[in-house]
Formats: sequence, C-alpha cells, structure tokens
Amino acid sequence: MEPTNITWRRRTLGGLLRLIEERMRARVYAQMAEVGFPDIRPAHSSLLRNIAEEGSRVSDLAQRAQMTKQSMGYLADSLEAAGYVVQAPDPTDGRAKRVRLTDKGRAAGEALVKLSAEMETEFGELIGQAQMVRLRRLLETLADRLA
Amino acid sequence: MEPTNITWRRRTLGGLLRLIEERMRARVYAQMAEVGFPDIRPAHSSLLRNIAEEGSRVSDLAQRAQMTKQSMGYLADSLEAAGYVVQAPDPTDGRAKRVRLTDKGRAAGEALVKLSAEMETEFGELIGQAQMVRLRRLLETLADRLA
DNA sequence: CGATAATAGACAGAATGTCTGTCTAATGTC
DNA sequence: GACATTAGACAGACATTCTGTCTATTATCG
Repeated sequence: MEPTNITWRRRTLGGLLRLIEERMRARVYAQMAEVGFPDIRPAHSSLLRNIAEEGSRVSDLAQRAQMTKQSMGYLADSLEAAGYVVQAPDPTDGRAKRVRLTDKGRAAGEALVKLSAEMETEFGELIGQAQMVRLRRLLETLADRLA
Repeated sequence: MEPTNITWRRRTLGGLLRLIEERMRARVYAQMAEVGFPDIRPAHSSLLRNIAEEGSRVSDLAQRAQMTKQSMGYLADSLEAAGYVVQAPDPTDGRAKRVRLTDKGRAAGEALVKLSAEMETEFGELIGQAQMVRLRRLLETLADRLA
C-alpha cells in the first residue's frame, strides 16, 4: 500500500541532493576522525578549502565561502584552538589578521580532499564509475550555471 | 593565475551537491514565504514530508526522518505554535500523541512539493530538461543504493 | 592635507536545529 | 504480575549561523 503522506509523489531534487550529501559527509568526517583529525567538523571545510597557501584574511575567506566575517572568524578561532591554523596581524594592513595553516592544518586539508575523492569512488561503485562521471559532469555544469 | 589554495584541484562531489542543494533550498523557502508560509523553515520539511494524512506519532516521524524523538518533538511544537499542525493524545496508545496537519499545514506541504517541482524545472532550464531527467535518475539510483 | 567614507575585525547577543541524559507514564511480554 | 520497552517531556548542551554595534585603520576625494 502506498503511504498516505506526501512523499510518495516524487522525491524532490533537493531531498535527493541532501540525502546523498549527508551520507557522504558523515562518512568523510568519520574517516577524518579515524585518520587523526577528530576535531575537524564539516563547517571547517569552508575555511580549509578556501585558505591560500600564503595565508588569507578572514574577510576574504568569508567572501569566498559566502558567509559573514563573524562566522568565518569563529571558524578560524576554533581551528586555531585546535592547532590547525595560526592567526597573526597582517603586516600590510593594520586592521587585518592573516590566517595561515599549520603543518597539521595543511595535512587536514589534504586528507579532506583525499577522503572526499575516495568517497566519490566508493559511491561510484554503487552506480558504476561511468555513471558517476556523468553525474559529476551534470552537477558541475549545473553548478557553473548557477554561479 | 591559479589560486594557491586547495580548491583548484577539483571540486568535491559533496561540495557540488551542497552548492546546488543550498541554492534550491534558498529559492524554495523564499517562495514559500512569498506564497504565504513565511514561518515554514527548511527543518520543517522533515515533518511535512513524512506526516500521514490521518496523523502520525512523533516517534514514527522521527524514525522516518532519521532523527531523535526530541528533535521531531521540537519541530512539531514549533509547527503547532504557527498553526500548521495540531497535537492530540493518541486514543489507541496512552503514551503517544498524534500530530495532524491543519488545513493550513496541508496547504503548506502541498506548496512545498509544488515549489520544489517548479524549481527543478527552473534549474532544468540551465542544463536542458533532458539532462535534468538524466541527473535526477542518477541521483535516484544512487540514493536507492545508499538506503 | 584633511574630512569623510569604507573596511577589518571584535564583542555581545540571539535564533535555529540538533544532540544526550534523565524521567514518568503507559504498554507489551513471558 | 514482574520486567523490559516505548512514547514523549524536560533540562541542558553545543554547533553554526546571523544582526547589530563598536573601534581602529585605511582609502578616497575635494
């Protein structure tokens, strides 16, 4: 018997995206913990994925991650407390601070990228790698046209 | 010049999923507000999309949405406060409460489904509807094999 | 140059959505 | 009928965002 609620109609696209993203995220961050980065949380990726090798200002990071300076500042502080970044005054701008990765932070960023790629392969097994390539291309195209 | 951070490599699959989902969600809920449901928030969809026509118990809703009873109870209370659902003791189980949609709640649930579908079409214009059909199929298949 | 505007970030406070843990009342099982 | 299970309430916590306000600094323009 069909369920009597709304869901039978059709899953929403957003629901599908969310479900898959949520599963991937859970696995990636569980593995991050296993490989020695237990205090890296999903929100931190906004910083880790946007920070420049030579360091970045909080404002720039915030803009790239499309969030407020305050929120990014909070993430920077929390990563600093856990030893993933250091913050120091920007020599070229007295108002600004520069956030830079420590060795540990760099390692965490690299692990995050690596585990994400592995997870993509693992999920790819479920539908076949060729289909996964197609899926990725469609998502990339759509994301590009949204940006 | 390439950015000197980590992002150049390749967007993660999770990042793509999240980006697209986030855009969709923002538009859908902005429109929900416009069509008269300004107090429906994304979290409420866990309840609205799982509730049965004859009413559901909080525990069942929680299980279907894969969250704790407490969290679902909070959502039910907040929807009740805004007039989207009513809660009454379950006649068949003295411990339980039954959550039921009001007319307003039913209308909100239907609007949510409708707007989501419209948004899918709108996003489909960006890559072509045929491609969107392919994208949806790939996501559905992957989601099924994950579940 | 100096006045004004804009920017970087800090600090305080709030809202949202989720979780654990503990408790009571009711139900189900053997 | 004793014991375990379940439904939900209540209290408290935490993460992740947001606004709003403030100071210090820098940039602009007349």
